[in-house]
Amino acid sequence: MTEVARSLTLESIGKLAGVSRSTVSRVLNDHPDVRPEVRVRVEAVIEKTGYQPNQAARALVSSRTGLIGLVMPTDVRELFGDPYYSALVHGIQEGCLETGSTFSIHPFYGPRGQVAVLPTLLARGFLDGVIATAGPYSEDLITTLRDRGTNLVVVGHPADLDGLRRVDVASRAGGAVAVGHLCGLGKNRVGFVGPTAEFLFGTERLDGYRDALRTAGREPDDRLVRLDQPNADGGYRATMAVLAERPDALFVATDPMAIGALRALEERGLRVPQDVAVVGFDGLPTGPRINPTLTTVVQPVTEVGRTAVFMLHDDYDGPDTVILPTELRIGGSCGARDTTEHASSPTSTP
Amino acid sequence: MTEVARSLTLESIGKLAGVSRSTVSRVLNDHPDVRPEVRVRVEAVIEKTGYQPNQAARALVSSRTGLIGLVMPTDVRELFGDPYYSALVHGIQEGCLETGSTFSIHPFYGPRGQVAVLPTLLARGFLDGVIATAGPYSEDLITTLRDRGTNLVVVGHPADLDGLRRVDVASRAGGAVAVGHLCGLGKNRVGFVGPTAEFLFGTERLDGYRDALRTAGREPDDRLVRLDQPNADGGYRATMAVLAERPDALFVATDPMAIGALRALEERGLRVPQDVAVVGFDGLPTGPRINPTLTTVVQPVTEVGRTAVFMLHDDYDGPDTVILPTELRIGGSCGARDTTEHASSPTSTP
DNA sequence: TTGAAAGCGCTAACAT
DNA sequence: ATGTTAGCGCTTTCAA
Repeated sequence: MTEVARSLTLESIGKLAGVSRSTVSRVLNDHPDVRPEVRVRVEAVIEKTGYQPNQAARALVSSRTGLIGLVMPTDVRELFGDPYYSALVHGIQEGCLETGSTFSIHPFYGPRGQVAVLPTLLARGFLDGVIATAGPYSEDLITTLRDRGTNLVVVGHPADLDGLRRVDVASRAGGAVAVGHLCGLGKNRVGFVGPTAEFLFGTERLDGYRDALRTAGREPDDRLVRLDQPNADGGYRATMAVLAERPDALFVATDPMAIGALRALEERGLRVPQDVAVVGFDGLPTGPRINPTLTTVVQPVTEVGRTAVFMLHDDYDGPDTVILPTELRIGGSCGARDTTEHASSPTSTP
Repeated sequence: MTEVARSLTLESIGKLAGVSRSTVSRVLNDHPDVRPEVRVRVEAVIEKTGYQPNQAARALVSSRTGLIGLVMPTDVRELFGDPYYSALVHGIQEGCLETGSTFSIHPFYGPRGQVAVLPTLLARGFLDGVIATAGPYSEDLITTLRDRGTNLVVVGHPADLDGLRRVDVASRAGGAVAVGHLCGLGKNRVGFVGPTAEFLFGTERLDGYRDALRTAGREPDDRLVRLDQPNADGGYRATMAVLAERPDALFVATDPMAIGALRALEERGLRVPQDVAVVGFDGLPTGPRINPTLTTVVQPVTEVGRTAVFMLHDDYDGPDTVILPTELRIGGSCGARDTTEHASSPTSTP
């Protein structure tokens, strides 16, 4: 059908259709002021020739490329293995689909990585905007971009850097709901297991933990708080440590850590939820199914991604800071359910 | 230091430096014909103002954007979970770093997804080239792109679609090496466990299996061949089925399937490698460490990604088809080692 | 060594 | 409703 559109331009299409380049441009951009029969004729030529407008020329005159840059403070391999980024990028892709944009990925690793990505992100007429995710060394990058006037949305950065649009989830409120839930189940000694302070998202969850205790009329006790790496091993270690304080429940600030916590409890012969109830935080895939299923605070990561794309758009006129709500998902690990889950081995289906 | 480069142009920089826009352009593009003192002066102004050339304008006149599109026949979530894509994109990122390009990702899902990505990929003046990975429904897309004159490199597509540049790994040769290795260890009944025929990469590995048997002077016997889904469950099922034929070794065409195979053998009380030796194929991360470690054919996926980027470049003048070699990595599952691996529990480090 | 001028392909204001 | 014209910011002859 269509031939190769080697070097077709508006002008040549116009010539073929017997109109000027402006008319072709109008057809392309759905301007109302085109006679229907002319429109049909022009569209026929476009179809037949397989003409595609030149995006560089469009971008030059309209200052818009339809490209959104994603800056991620991680190595690609890490990026692709991480369920958080997976969900986030999935949401960004959905947002792009809805707004007709595309996205480029700019992973950078460590302080030196910034130097490599910065020129591209700063270049005029290349990106319509940048979505920056918080992480190691990303704060410098973020402020640099902001100071250079980049159209920017920051994701997952708890602090209010001023003059910056950002999306995040209500971590503190989510933490409070989790712990409030445990208190409501009659737990008296709720421990906190979470990431060390350099992982910014952990601090808010800890604040929520304290909020809920105070709301329940109990004074937070830091002996029941243990911080470690935000992975299963860290959760295991922190849990082992906090068990000395004899908690009857744990709020574990990330699901991977919660996996480690469950392992620790099992090794110590403590039953979940009867001896120690557990609530996690994330709601993202954590690999193999576990038993009991984890009660956790689900954060709408995909929605965060979508929202970030919308906030980048010119015609966005919502608030500069968007905080999306979390939701408590009840599993078997908190004891709110009557029945205990039956283990089903999902892998052995011969 | 630098101020916001709101609407600086070559012209305005030239004015500030007391030269014409052409001279500024020459400085920017490292043209030799600029007096050193002038160059210094211009560079000072650029530095001070934080001027960034407009990429859209550059792209318009040079027909080059520095953007490479990655078309992947998968949903984002799947894409991000898959170690193959992780390694591939990692390589592409390295290639981009070396050539000064950036990449955009265009995931498409199912036959309808093509419609969504095609206009972007076909648009003139947007992408310098496209890297297309083989997968479900990608063949149509690939031929369409080729027919429309897109600068294209195909990855992981075994068939020779003509007029197409492609990179792939030597799967057939790799399969032959794996099976040759097993034969060399004195195995007489080597079975094949692999993906069903719609997974194109499996067929070549099966061909390699047959090649090696013939080289060893044995006639391939299809009763020793079992195909299933290319994941652990599929490997488990296919292995259970093939055990009826009493193999003394298995070549399992993907590592995830090999994980399933090991599980099946364990359940049947067969020792690896003493009763049944196992060789896999992939060499990519497969999650939790297994015991014995898997002997496998390692494919250089990252290198495939890098190569694809280079092949897209204008000044590439190598062959249209690049086949990268695989390498047999000896682990404990084939019996070539004297010592058996000791199990070390990498997760319990309290 | 430098500047002036043309033009990449498009959009949009203006004229008709 | 349609054509003409003027740029968008850059690279690249061509003159000087």
